[in-house]
Amino acid sequence: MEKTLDFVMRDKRQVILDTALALFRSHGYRAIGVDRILFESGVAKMTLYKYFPSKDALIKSVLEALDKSFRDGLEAFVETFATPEERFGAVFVWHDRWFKSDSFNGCMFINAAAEFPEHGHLVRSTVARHKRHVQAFMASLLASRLEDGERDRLAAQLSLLLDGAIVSAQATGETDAARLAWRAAAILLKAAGIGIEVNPFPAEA
Amino acid sequence: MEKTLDFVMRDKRQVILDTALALFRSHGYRAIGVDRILFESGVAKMTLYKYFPSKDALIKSVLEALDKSFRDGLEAFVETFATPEERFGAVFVWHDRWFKSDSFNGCMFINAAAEFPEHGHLVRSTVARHKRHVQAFMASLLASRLEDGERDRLAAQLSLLLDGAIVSAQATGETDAARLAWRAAAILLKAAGIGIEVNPFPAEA
DNA sequence: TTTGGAATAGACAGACTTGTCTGTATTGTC
DNA sequence: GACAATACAGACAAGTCTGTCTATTCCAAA
Repeated sequence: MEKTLDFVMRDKRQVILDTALALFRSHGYRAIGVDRILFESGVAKMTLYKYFPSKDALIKSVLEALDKSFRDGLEAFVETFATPEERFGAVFVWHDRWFKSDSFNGCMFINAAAEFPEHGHLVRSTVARHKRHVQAFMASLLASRLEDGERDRLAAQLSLLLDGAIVSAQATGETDAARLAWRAAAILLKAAGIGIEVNPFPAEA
Repeated sequence: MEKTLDFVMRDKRQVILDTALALFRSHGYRAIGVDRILFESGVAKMTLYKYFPSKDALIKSVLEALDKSFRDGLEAFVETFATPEERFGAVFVWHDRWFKSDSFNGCMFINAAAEFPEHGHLVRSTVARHKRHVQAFMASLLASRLEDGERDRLAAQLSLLLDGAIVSAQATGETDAARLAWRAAAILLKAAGIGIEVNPFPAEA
């Protein structure tokens, strides 16, 4: 009977991470106390503090796990498209679906930067690393089509559009932010010599 | 002796607002308690609760005042430039200086949206209104140069770039985010038929 | 069946939170 | 000088927070 009930057997550590992420997403980091996380996850306090030395460390671990699943999800979706042209659009379509999902509440990394402004705070390095990762992924989609400097600049600009779209969707509830960002992205790509004919948003006028 | 000592005489309400803004900016909204605001501003608790019925209401008032001063500052700076071409660039230069100022800690409205995710929270309407105001200002710079629909879309896209730059500067400390956004903005403007020859960032390569 | 590790519940410390309350002091105006 | 408005200090309630502690229970392997 080693693994009969996967749900029960699932690592306590993982249960804590999942529960904490859901609560932090719905209410913010500071608004949620560890007691609430414990209650929702059905775990004892000492268990939490065994795996995570402090609440800040828990938040950092939550963000590290999220960074991985976010990128895995995005990259897996993008790789279902064959051509480079489709893949650019896929990034924005993926964001569009994210914005329209029920649990969407902005970017947890941007939110963390907002809640923990202190420069040396534990979570800040994780936040910065995530943004670098996403930008590097954008650059990888442009790989070998542009000279290095221009490629990195364009990747950074596309990331600017994505982050702006996230913020717009979060702050004003503008659910079409991803589509708007895509239109701008297509113009930037074309100006860099990468013309896109396909429209990744089928219902668009 | 009506107005001899303007500093002392200054409206208690205004002192509270100024102090609260500075503290919220440095540490976040939830991280700062009213006691800290009272201590720093040298005001009694009952005075604060006389002017503001709750901490949430205080935060909302802080944001309303900031919305006004933010837009007044931006618009005043932009209006020191004569030509429409220069004015577009001025928006991004203004943001560049903001990002490089010591007290920069991201956009207080985005931060508020991050800290108060509840849809119906008091501050959310103020946050959304601010973003609409800025976007409307961008649209006003495009006025009569484009057909209405295209103008609003371009204004929204330029706002996306600005918000993305704010987030980038905040989350990763990328101090050149405004310049990067401007380069992208110039391409979008050109594609819309508004060519810009002048370079608002003089030191740029 | 015994043993050891892991998780449990729950109390606890000490500090902090928002908001209310009382009573006193200062202030400008009549 | 008397009056009303304003702000003051500081106690207080009732609840929250993080993190530590003890003592008990479960479970699986030897």
